[in-house]
Amino acid sequence: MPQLSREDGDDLGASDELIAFKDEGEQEEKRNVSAERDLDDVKSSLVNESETNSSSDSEADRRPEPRPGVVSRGRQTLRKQQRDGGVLQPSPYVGYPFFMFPDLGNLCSPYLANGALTAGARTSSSVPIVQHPHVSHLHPLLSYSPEAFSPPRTSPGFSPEAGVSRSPHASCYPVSPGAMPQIPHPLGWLLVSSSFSPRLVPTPQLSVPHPAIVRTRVKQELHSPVSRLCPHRKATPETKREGDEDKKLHIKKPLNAFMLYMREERPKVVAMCKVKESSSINQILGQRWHSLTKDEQAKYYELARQERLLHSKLYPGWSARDNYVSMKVAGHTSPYPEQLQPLSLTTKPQRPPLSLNRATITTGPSTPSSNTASSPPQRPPPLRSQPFLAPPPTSSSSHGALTQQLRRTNQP
DNA sequence: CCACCTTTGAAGATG
DNA sequence: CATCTTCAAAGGTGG
Repeated sequence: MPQLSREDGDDLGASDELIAFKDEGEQEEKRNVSAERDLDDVKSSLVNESETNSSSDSEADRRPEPRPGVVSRGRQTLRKQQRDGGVLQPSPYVGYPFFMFPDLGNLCSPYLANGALTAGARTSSSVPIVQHPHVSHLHPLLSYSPEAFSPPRTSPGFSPEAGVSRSPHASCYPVSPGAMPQIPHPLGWLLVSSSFSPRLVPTPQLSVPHPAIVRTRVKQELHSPVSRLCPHRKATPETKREGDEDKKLHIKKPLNAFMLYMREERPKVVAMCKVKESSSINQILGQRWHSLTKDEQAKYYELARQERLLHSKLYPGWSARDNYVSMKVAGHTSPYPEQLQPLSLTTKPQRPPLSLNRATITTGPSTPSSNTASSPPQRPPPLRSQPFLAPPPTSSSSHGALTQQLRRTNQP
């Protein structure tokens, strides 16, 4: 049974209150109410593990209440229902018994509960050969996979059949140029970044249009040089060449727990259903997600936490805001790739404070770079901006391996 | 060709 | 602080 290895036992101790999910269906939601509460504890504790000063609310207090998006999503669903001609056709897989996939972790994951590779996976020589030490122990679900960084050549030892359910669509986190200099030998080939061509964001506007207007403009200006900084979005033919270059520069968000779960479970669901439509698959996956025990979910929360941790290490200055198209138009300048930051695994990244956007707009192209090197920001950025950088209270537990590897990598 | 759909969660933006 | 918005994946669908 996959368990989070929280030897410290302070956070996931909630597992003592484990509630067995024997079935699913209409009753499930009611049971989930209490179970969600427990899971909330797990989730919040996962956060607290890294946040030195945690607030008691966050996920735990928000979760039980209807999510903000639920209404709109409900409307969307309703729209879909109407469009499809009536009630949401209950998928034949709705409430699909989760026990049909017993022991997910053992079946699909070569990783131990603490995120370390199992013996079999370790010996499969597939991952670590070309993988950065940072990620060598991480779950294959993690996006920082060797193929994500894969150059045309492939590792001779890399075998997708190593008992690992690898998604062929592993997301790609391009290594930031700023991070490269510190990446040791194993990823030395990544240093070949001939296509890197910093592109400057236009001078920020002095007046701020209404956000809605901004968003509208954004959609109209998707082809602008600025928006091409997000090349995964649509690109016109004339921009495709540059878009291809930018593809390597786009740093995607780390996957959250549900995304990791989806990536692992989607092939199974697709295999069992004949349906391939992702929207339908995702609905099934969403229901199955809720039918997971909190322990099983905790596994993915932990993986997601490791993802974020690794992501923050690889891209210290990266912010999710960097991928906000509207924010780019609004004048936000990302530290990537224009602003090269050394990858320091021991020092906190010095990312522009969150108020940069507005500040930049009102004060003109002030100096995002001034925050990077010498002068630390007057005010420390909000804690939420770097929620997972702080080491857990007990570093030797679950991701101790990660921490150690990261530290090792940081050493000469 | 490309936006949309659909899910949950994280994080930034906004009021 | 509470709420809203965006983006992560994915692949069929429809304009």
